[in-house]
Amino acid sequence: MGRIKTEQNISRKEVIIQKAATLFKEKGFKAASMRELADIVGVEAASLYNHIKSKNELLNIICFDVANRYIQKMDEIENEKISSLDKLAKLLRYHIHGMIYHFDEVYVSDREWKHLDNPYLSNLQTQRRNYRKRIAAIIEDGIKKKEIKKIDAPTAVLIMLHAISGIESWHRSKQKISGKELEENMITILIGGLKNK
Amino acid sequence: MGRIKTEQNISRKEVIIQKAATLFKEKGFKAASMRELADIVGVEAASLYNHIKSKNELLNIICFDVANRYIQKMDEIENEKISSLDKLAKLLRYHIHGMIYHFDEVYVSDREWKHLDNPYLSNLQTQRRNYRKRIAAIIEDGIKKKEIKKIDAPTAVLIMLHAISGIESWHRSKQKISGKELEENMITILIGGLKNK
DNA sequence: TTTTTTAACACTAACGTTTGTTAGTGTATT
DNA sequence: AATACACTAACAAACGTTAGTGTTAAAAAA
Repeated sequence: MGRIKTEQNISRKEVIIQKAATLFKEKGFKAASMRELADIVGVEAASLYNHIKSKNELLNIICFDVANRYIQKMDEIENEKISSLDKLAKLLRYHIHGMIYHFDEVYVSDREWKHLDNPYLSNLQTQRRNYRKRIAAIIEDGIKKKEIKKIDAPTAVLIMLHAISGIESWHRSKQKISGKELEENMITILIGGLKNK
Repeated sequence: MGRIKTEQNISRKEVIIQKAATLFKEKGFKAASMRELADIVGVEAASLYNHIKSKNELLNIICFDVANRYIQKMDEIENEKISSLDKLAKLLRYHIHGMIYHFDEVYVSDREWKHLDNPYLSNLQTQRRNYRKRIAAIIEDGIKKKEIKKIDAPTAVLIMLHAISGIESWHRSKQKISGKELEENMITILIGGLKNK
């Protein structure tokens, strides 16, 4: 077989990672084999190890790439001078975009992080916990300012984040509404469910 | 080792199934091994096969037990003479109860069905698709009667079901609010997000 | 430009584990 | 006496990964 084909500015390693994300999404991390991944990449299994250290490294990279993107966005949004409800809506839209346009990595990061090995596992768990707390803080701020209903903030976070991960079934569905419509419907229901009066 | 301990009205097979559900939930179906399950049950791996046909049979049973319970409840609710929004709320509460009190099986059924083998795989997929359609029908009825906002019904279904599966993180969280509180908060946000005006 | 050197990368073969599962045998319970 | 059930031993297949060798593209030297 020939070499792994690369386009400009995208390394062979990145090709592997991206195909791994797709495979892990479809089969699950444990059920996906390196030989299968190699097939998809167009190379023998052993050759993958010229580019990566292990199967688990692939999962590490996928998970932390995603996590870091969300943390960065959170940093941005927290400092904006807009209402809590607007911050929430902005965050929500960012998550929805992620689920629509970077589906494979986001899905894997969400569902397969259990199979990370330490110290990556506990690192990611901590990151995720902190991230959820920052969202909860925005919500609590909104409740204090009476923009948002009096509800349990952690519960609201849990609903938000998991509702978004439901876009998974949108991807699988036959008659899809457009991404834009999906986004607006989700905002309507979720922000509508939080808004005071 | 001795025999598998059973209590009244619960067969050895059912003991295995229930411990399998817990194990599959914690490790994922593929990552969980029969030797591990045997350890938990308190028996050698080979002995499990006096009670079950295969590892996959365990998954089949878990998934279809759950699916059938929900379908049965749907049959009940559809025929009640109450508003669409009330039907939805009732269904929601049933799902929330399931996630709180039968967590292991429900979680496994939700996340590990990918690893079913045919014909069970396609059977379950069809069942799930139909189930979602029946929920969507209730929502569309509610929209027609102006009880519910004008939104895309399948999207609302997707949000509802996935929001509920978020109870998973409630289980994992340190400072849990009570199950009752969780239920009421979820109803507030989700039904609130759907209600017209 | 042409040639030589080097580094990147793909190959085959095999390793040690772990996997689900079966066969066959013995031992308790009915 | 018969049935239910647990045991030991072993199987074939699949797994992630390594070692060692060849090959091709890129960098350096001519």
